[in-house]
Amino acid sequence: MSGNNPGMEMTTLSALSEPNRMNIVELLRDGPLTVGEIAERLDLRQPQASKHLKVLSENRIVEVQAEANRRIYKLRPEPFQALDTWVRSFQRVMEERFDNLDDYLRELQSKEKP
Amino acid sequence: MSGNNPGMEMTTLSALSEPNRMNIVELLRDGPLTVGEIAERLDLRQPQASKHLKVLSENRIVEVQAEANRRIYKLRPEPFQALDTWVRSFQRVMEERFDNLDDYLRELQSKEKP
DNA sequence: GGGGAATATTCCTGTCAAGGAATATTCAAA
DNA sequence: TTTGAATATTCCTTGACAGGAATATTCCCC
Repeated sequence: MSGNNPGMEMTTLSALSEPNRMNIVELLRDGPLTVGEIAERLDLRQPQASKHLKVLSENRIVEVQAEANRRIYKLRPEPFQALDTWVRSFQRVMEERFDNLDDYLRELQSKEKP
Repeated sequence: MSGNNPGMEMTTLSALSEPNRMNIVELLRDGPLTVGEIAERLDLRQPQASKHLKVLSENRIVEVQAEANRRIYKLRPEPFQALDTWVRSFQRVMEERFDNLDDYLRELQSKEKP
């Protein structure tokens, strides 16, 4: 495929598309938190919080640091950098430079009668 | 929630997280295409292509222009701009400025014995 | 108006992922 | 070593969603 950015994992978007996980990410942007704090602030049951954090971990969106009983989760920068790179590769689209349909329509016409 | 960017729809990520739809987006970055062309290039059956395009339309990621029999699909810039804005709001995270866990750990300690 | 091309829609089925509840694990402290 | 707190894991059920096949719709052209 044409625009496959290195580092931009397809599953990153999938992981982020779940509302609770997105909320976790939004919450963690202000700094690391434990599972209990995340569950409490987002009104999640602890097992669901752990499960969502597991998905985020597997996608390397967060990382864990064990501290005795607790696990402290924090965001990893790489997926965001990769996503940023990917989105920026659509700059031409975002600037709406290529939306002259007319050329394309003319091309269609020419194929009409071969 | 804290970082709710205006314009960044939660369902945008969900729509993009489906591999075939992501492929469609990658394909359309080089310019508008008809349903038939999309289906052919991505080796999809026409109905599936139409269905995926419908999802992308509903999420305003693409827009349609009817031309006689055919429907020409093209990317819309807004979702990408919104996504760009959202990702950039994680710049602090991407720069890894705030990952001093030590402060947080000390704070945890102080709560230990109230 | 009939036929064929391009596209959309419907119905069905299987798969997968999220939530609930219960349980297992790990650790510190007494 | 037992207790309790914090977290992870398992099992089950249910709902959403993607693909397949068939059909409906819309349009142009003869």
